Amino acid sequence: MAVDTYLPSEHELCGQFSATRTTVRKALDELLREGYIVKEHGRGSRVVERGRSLGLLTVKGFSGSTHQAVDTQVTQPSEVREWVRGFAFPPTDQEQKSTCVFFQRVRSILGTPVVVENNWYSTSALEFIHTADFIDGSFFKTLRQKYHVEIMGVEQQIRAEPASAEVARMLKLAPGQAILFISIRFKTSKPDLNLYGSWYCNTKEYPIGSSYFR
Amino acid sequence: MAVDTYLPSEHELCGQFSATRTTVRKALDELLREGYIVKEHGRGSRVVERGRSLGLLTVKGFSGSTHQAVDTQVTQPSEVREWVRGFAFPPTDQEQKSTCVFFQRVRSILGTPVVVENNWYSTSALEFIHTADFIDGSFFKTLRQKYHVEIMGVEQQIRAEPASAEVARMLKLAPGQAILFISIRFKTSKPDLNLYGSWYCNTKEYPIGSSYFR
DNA sequence: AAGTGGTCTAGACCACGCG
DNA sequence: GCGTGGTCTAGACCACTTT
Repeated sequence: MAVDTYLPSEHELCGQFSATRTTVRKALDELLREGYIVKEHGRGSRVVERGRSLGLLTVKGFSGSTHQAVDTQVTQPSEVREWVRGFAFPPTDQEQKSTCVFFQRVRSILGTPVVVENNWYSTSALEFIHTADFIDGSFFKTLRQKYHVEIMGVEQQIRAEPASAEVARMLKLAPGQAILFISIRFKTSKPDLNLYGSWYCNTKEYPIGSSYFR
Repeated sequence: MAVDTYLPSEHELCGQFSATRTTVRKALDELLREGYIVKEHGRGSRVVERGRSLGLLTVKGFSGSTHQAVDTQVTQPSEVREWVRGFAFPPTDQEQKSTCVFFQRVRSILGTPVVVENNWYSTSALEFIHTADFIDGSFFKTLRQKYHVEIMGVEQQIRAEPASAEVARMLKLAPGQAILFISIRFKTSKPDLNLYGSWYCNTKEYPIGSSYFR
C-alpha cells in the first residue's frame, strides 16, 4: 500500500473479509504495533513509512526489518551441544534435561555486519534442523511453514556493553566499542518450545526500533 | 498477588466485575504484556515474578519498574526553551511552531544513578508545569490525575554509545563507558500532545526489560 | 466430563473529524 | 449529520489441561 493513503474503513474491511469488527481490529492492531499504519480517530487508518531501524523488538524477529537488503551469513551451522549457563531467561527444567541445538549467524545490511546472533533451542521440543535446510535461509519461516509453529511472544533484556575481541572481529569494530547486547527468549505456539538468543548489535548505523501501543 | 498462584478464571472475573470475556481478556492482556502474568492454555493465568529490569519499553515508562526503590532527582527544573534538533522522532510541524518545556532528571535505584532523562513537550499542547508541582514527583501521574491525559503508545530508538563526559558524570561512570541511548516519543490521549525524551541509561546493574505478546 | 484460555460472530453505543 | 475508529455486551465454538 502506498504511504499516506488510508486503508478502507474497519466496517468496509468487515464486509470485504466477511469478518466482524473484533477480528478486523485485531488484525489492524498487529499492523499498528509493527509500525505499518497509524490509526486516526474519526479519520481512518493511514499507511506510514517505517523508520530506518531494525525492528528487532517485535515477534517478527529480524525479518521484520525495514530493510530489504538484509544478508545472513551462517558462521556456525546447527550442531548439538550442552546448554551453557548465564542466560537472562533460563531454559525450563524440562529443556535443560536434554541437549540443545546451537547455531550462529551474522546479519548484515548493505555489507555492514550489524548483528551477531547466537541461537539455541532444546532438542526435546524440536528436531535437529540443519541451517542448510532453512527455507529461504530463514529459521522462523522454516518453523512456520514446515513445522506449523508460530512465534507468540518475546521477552528481552537489553544492555550496553563494550565489544569483546571476538564480537568486535565479527562486527568489524574495534574491541571495546559500545555495542548492544540482547538476551532474548521467543515463545512459540508449541507449548514446550522456546527459542533462546544472545545477540550482539552494532547500532551505530542502524539503531533498534520499537513501538508499543495500548 | 502471590507469585505462582493462579488468577480466578476469565469466566469468574467476568462475574466479579460484571464484564464480558472481551473486556476481561483485554485487561489480562495488559498484565501479560507488562510481564505480571503468563497465560497457560487449559490451566489459567499464573502470576509470575517480574525480572530484575527496568521495564522502560512499555507505556508505563519508568514507573513500570520492578523496583520500588526508584529515586528521582530533578537536575534541571521545567523551563521554556527553543526546540533543539536531532530528535530521532521529530516534533510535528505544529509543535515546532511554538516553544517547548524542558526538564531533566536522574533516576536512581538504591543510590545508583541509572538513567539521565532529558524531556520535552510543546507549550502549544500543554501548559507549563513546574517540576515542583508534579504529583508525587511523577510527571505521568500528574498528566493522568490533573489533566486526564493517558499515555497511549510509545516509539523508541535504541543505540549503544560511549558516555559523554557530562552523562558519565551524572551516572557516576568513567567517560567512554558503554551506555544505552534511547530516543523516545510518547503519544498521549490528547491528540496534539507528544512527550519527547533523550534518555541515557547505565545498564550494567539494571538492564532494560521488554516483553511482547500477540 | 468439566474447566480453562483462544477465537470468533453479531450488534450496540460513544467520541472524534469533517463537511 | 455522517462516517470514522474506540469500546463494550452477549454468546458461541474450539483446543488444551486436568480429574
